[in-house]
Amino acid sequence: AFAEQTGVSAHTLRYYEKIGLLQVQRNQSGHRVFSNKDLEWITFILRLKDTGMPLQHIIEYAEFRAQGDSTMAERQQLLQQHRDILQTRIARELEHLQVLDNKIGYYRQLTGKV
Amino acid sequence: AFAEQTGVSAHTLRYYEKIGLLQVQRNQSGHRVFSNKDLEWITFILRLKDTGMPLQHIIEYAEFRAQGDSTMAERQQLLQQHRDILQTRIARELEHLQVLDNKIGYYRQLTGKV
DNA sequence: GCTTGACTTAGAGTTAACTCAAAGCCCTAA
DNA sequence: TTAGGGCTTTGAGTTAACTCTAAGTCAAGC
Repeated sequence: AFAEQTGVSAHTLRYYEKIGLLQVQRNQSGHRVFSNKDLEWITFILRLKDTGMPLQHIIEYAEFRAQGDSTMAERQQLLQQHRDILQTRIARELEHLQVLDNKIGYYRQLTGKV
Repeated sequence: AFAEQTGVSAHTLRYYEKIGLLQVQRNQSGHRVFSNKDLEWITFILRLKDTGMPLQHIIEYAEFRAQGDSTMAERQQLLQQHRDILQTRIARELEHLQVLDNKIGYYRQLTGKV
């Protein structure tokens, strides 16, 4: 699909559609036509993925999204939960960074290399 | 194995040994005996894993480690590279956190819920 | 001496997230 | 009008990281 502006392969986009992450319009010959909305949505999917959210959870969010405005509270709650998880992970990663830097500093002393 | 103090299942420890991540001593009847060194090493493996390092890379590090002090420069370099990757990821995650908070704030306005 | 339970192995099965293959349809340009 | 390229589908294959199964060994308690 032309919409690999997103950095996602055509294969993967079809896969995402198959598992219920996207619903894409078709033209008269059955080919997918990606809208700007789709672009934005895929971008957001990639963001969620990059924070470590499993596709299963993104699908849940996608289903609420497809149901329209009546599900905003649910979506808010899902995002809130994930936001908290992300914050926790960032804290943990900062700690890991610290430990790595200590260990590297220790190696640096022994090897004398930068 | 008794060493599930680490939060890793016996199955997983055996798997880690099989793929070359650990080398564990055996007693006369062939059972694994985990030392304090092993404990520390497994803890560090888990840390690397938690920063997203694939087992393949941890195995590389483990192999250098098993070769002794002559490989410290190599290990230092591996850690340094990974440290930089981690830092980059943390930066990206902080950005994601920001975007999520914006989006949640937007939902919050519309739903009126906390 | 016998049972119980924790260990051992090799190898098969599972899950997530792709990734590819095969067969076929459709538009365009020579 | 036919060759090419890009799309379509279904379903199979791949990779990472486990996770489990089956068959067997071994030490300790009754």
